[in-house]
Amino acid sequence: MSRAAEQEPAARPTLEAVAARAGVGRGTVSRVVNGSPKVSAKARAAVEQAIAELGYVPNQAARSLVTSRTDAVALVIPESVAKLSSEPYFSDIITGVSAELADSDLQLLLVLVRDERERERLARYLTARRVDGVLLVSVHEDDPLPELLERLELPAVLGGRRSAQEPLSYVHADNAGGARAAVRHLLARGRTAVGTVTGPLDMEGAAARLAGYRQALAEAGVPADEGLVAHGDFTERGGRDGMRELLARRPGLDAVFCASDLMAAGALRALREAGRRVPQDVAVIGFDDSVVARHTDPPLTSVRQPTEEMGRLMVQLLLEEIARPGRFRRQTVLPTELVVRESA
Amino acid sequence: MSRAAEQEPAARPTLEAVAARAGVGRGTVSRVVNGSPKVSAKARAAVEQAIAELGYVPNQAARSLVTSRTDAVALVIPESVAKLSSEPYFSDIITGVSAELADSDLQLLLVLVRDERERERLARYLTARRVDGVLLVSVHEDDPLPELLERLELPAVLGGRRSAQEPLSYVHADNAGGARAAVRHLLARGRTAVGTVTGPLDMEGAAARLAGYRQALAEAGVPADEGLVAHGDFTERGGRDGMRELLARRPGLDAVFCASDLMAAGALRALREAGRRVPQDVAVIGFDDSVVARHTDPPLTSVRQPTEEMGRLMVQLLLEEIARPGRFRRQTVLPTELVVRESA
DNA sequence: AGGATGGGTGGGAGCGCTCCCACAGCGATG
DNA sequence: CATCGCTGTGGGAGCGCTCCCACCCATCCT
Repeated sequence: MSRAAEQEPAARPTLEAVAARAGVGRGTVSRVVNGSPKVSAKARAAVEQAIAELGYVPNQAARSLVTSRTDAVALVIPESVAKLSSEPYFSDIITGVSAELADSDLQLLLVLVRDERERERLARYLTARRVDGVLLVSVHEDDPLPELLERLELPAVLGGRRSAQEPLSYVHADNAGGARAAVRHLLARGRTAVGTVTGPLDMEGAAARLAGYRQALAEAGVPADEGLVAHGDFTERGGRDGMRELLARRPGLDAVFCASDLMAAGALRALREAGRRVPQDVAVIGFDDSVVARHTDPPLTSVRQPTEEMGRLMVQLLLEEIARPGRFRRQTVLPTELVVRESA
Repeated sequence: MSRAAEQEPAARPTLEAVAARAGVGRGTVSRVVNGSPKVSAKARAAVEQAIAELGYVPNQAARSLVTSRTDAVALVIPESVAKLSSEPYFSDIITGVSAELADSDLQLLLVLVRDERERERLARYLTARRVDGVLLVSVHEDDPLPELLERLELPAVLGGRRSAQEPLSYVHADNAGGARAAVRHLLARGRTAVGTVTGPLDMEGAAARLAGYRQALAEAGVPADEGLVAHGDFTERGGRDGMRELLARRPGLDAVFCASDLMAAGALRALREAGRRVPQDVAVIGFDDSVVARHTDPPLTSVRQPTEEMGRLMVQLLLEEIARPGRFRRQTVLPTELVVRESA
């Protein structure tokens, strides 16, 4: 078998080849490719033509090796709690992130973290600085990843925050405000025994929604009743279990605020099983205004958070931080809004 | 400002540093890192200790430069038709792909392609061979991407195929069989005027579902009636419009098979608007058995396809193809299954 | 006229790794 | 005892790029 027989896949042209063809030096080609202004019009034209003729595409690995940039960012989604497909929130974040990234020249690495092993793999990956920055959503209070990011001084933006003192950059929704608006709406419609199914309280967002719920009741002079608070985990099953618990403890309740649409869907199921009509007997409000909200029976009144925009904004903050690694962080709150449908 | 003042972020140790510390040559360290068997136990131990002490992590860019592997694969999702968040199919594919990839050492690049511009960007990216392989879902007949992949001889696996003669590797579900089972089920329950809302027929999967529908009717000796066929696009809106069309043309229809759950949800809406009860007046069956199916009113009978497993399988095929680029392709069909709920 | 300025340019050095070749050491063989 | 493998091993070469310095040649000022 002769050497020539194994047809080589026409080795890609290098920057050097372009330089030769354009009759300039490597430096000049590099300048053109990277958009430096210090190139004469003539040289630029020659180089651009040579690039077109040769079909030159820069070798990213070689570039990376010397610049130690990777032109990639990671979007990290802990899948510990919810599956990607049942959580439209994640999909919307992805959509926003991807859209915003499309205008930059960065690639999106999607990293789903399911367990400890995968977290360690990610840790190694980040330590190797194989990305220029990290977007991290669905953070829990005791999540070790944010600390790692701080330690590595890797540009990072969180979706949601660990606490009100979060030192890293983050984007989050006005969870407390949204919850307050939801509960106010219920009270304004004459509901008097308003329960709630919370999310996992080690997530600041879930805690804030509970706080908003309490705030609205307090403002209205309704005495606090811990029997009206059940703890869920953002899943549908959690919502159903929470609702059952609530019904068992306070059979007379006439409204419930669920900290996510998925839990609200579960609550709806529990209510149906218990023979309660929605909204006549019990009004229900969810949170997220996800695609789920439009398909439940009845369609769900829900607190809308601009998830896709949060994704976009996260990218913008991250790009800023990558551009100037001076450790100044930005923290942004996006407004929420009550979308009234039939369930309340 | 002195040079020392700008604290350097403790430059990462190189392979050379590890070699020095372990008292061996670069080659030996490289062998250990890459798991070559040709290393004495003694040398291996010394190297491993040095790696641990120094916290050495290989520089991927340098490795890439010489091996011209990237250790990354791209999952390409054309978002032209459906939004990621309203299409649980995509999320499930992502989940499966990510899970299967976690065991390899490959990274997942997620590329959503929204428009022509983004497709060209992707084309450049692929031309630059910045990934070792590509997973492509939701392919249309005239999609230019598969051809590009062939031309570049880039390992690739499709989710779904362009046609029955698809030359590339692919994984797809038994769409025709699933549709047939659905329609048989309807006929067996005594339905006589069974309509369908199709997906975009330039996708083989959608066409196969229509074919399955026709086949089941033919088998049962029901004369074909093109008035019972409406064309949708897999979206909820498309389902609603298609259903309206069907009702206008054939008011007497008593069942409808929709080529996706999302369209079935839209059909449900149209039926409700038209005052038809489901399933009493009109039975409805969807396709995908996605999360949507469980939340509609009534819950949707649907053809389940093992989406997550399809994602996993796509990765397995891709890894094979990357391992031995000998152009032998594999094409796999996964079974579908009717999941009966309340809508039919 | 001569010197100073500065935009534009070429090319050496080097990023951290793998590949591969040459060669050392050692037991088995004729 | 010379010869022949083997297995391990060290290290040169080179992947394709950016960075940076030295240098060239107009242009401008004095």
